[in-house]
Amino acid sequence: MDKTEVAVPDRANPKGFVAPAPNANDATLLSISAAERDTGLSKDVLRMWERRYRFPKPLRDKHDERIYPPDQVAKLRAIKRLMDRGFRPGKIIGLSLDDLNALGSAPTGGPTHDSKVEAILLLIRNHQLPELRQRLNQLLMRQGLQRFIFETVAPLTTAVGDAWVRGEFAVFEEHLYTEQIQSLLRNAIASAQTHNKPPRVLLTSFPTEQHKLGLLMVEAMLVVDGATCIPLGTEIPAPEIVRASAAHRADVVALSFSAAYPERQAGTGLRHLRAHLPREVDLWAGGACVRRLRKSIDGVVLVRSLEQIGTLVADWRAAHGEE
Amino acid sequence: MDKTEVAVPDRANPKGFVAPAPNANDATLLSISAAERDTGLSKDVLRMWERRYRFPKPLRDKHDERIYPPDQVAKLRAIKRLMDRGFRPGKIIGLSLDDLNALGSAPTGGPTHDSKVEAILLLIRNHQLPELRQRLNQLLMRQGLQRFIFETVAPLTTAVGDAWVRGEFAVFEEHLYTEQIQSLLRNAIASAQTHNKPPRVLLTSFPTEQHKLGLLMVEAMLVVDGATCIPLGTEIPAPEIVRASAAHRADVVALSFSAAYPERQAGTGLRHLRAHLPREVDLWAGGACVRRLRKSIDGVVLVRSLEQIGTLVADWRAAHGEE
DNA sequence: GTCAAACGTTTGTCTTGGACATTTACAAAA
DNA sequence: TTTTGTAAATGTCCAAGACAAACGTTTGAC
Repeated sequence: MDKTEVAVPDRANPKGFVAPAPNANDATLLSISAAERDTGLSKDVLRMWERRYRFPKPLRDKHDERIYPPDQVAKLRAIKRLMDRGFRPGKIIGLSLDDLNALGSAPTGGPTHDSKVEAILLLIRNHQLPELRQRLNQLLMRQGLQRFIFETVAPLTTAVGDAWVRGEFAVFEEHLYTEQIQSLLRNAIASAQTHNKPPRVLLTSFPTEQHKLGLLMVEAMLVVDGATCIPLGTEIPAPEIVRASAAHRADVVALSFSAAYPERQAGTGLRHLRAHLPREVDLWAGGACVRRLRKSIDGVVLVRSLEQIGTLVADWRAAHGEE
Repeated sequence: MDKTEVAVPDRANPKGFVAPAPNANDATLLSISAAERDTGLSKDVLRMWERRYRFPKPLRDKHDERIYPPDQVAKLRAIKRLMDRGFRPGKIIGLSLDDLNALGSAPTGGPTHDSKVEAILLLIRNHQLPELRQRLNQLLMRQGLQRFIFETVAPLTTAVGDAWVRGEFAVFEEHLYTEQIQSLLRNAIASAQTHNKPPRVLLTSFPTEQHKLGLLMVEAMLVVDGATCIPLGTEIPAPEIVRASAAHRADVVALSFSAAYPERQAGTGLRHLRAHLPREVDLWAGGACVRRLRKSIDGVVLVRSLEQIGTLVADWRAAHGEE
């Protein structure tokens, strides 16, 4: 994920640092490269939108290169955010920034969170790192790894993501949260790890899917059930997944898809991977994106909730009982 | 975005899925987007080199779009790797892949690796995950966290990076290695953590710098010395770093720069960050890129080796003794 | 009423070649 | 030695056109 704040002070030049700004103008004007990084929209897209929709309308510097003022960048960011949720640019590019923000917060519904989650969000917002660590640890101990994951980590991660997307969290706040959870989960996983008990599950995600926490949550659930995990981290291309599953003699390949991942791409990717994977290797797909998929995919198990994982492992074992 | 029906399998399309490859040719032909990702050279650069140096010379698909065969991609990767070490494209673009590799290994010295490192590389290459885990753990126990890091993890990570860049390691092999080390280090860090002892060190990297392991190594070294770490993970924009250091009342901001990071950019970025950070906050910069910098930067401590960190912490404490 | 195939629209990526800003390398001057 | 200048090198940006893939909607079948 990316940026949060709007009045991004510097990074006027492509590489991300303030150009010395010879003629001492605002430090908030972004070059097209900087805008690309700040918005997540490629240069080609930025130029294309300008041509097609007449937005953005960047200023030009003395050599006729685009310069994006902060308000346009903010609007671009808001648009990108909504697009990740499924909106299409043409429909929303004409709206005002306020309208865009309203559109973004409405459907999520503010008060979905329980008080525990709210309390932790507050710790993050107030930068109380020791308290945050302690609280998370306490919850882990009290709830046990599995309940901790689906009662605390999962909703909390969603809440943090939402808050970030609404501009309520700074980039660094979201990153710090991610680091803490990662540390906690990796520790728990290491302690819970058993040895060489089937099924052997290869865990990863497709390229452009960078959501590490999702994978870690799954790994934790699996480890508790005594499965053996081969974690590859995120963003492995399909052919590499096939090679890796052969090299590690995986029984199952499990993929994670965050909410931002395009559904269609998930479907295509899964079908394709299924076709290239040996028949005897199971293929499981989970994550917010999969939860939205309507149709089932032949030969692919769609995991719609974390709780389901235990059952899946048990089923696998039942089917491969005597080996 | 994707082209599916072009016979461009393997990451041929931007999103990373194999086109079904009806006419079963190589699984390794890359589109320009894929080549960009695989080589780290921007599309513009790929096209410009083609125009200027007549290399690369990609094939064309039926719609006249560039298709890069694996050997050209390998050569591009080799060139990029040498450029990261300071070579200039014009000088080396004419050389053969073998020459490039020779050029690359010579200065580093092929046989710099000791036998321990070689043995571990072999475990990775042979996909012996349990043995790898066990061996790393054993070394950690035997050497202690600090020696483990600069005698094992650091050289091993370099070796894995080199091997990957030379095409000797697959993507998934490198990722699996990274995951294992990450798990190990995060565990060690969690165990060694003490509470609220100064200095408070904020750890992160600039945007485009994604090397997690470097940061984890530093964090481990710091934790052993009893410092308090605020790990933000990678890729935080400069203004966010400033805000975060204020929010967490950091005494020191420490940044990591991998070998691939452009020296000039590191310099500019550091100077700029220094200017925006309060005087009383120290700024430390480390990593392979920093090691190459000649000139010192005013108000920035250039950390040229991991071993140095202990001294730095001690120095800081001496200077802030009574607080 | 549900599913699926077929169509039009929308959208993003790729193409070309030119222009020029920014670096780097090297030589001359202080 | 360090600084400054200049030429060569290298990368980024621009424009407009083309078109494949994604999306949504309508139509047709069961």
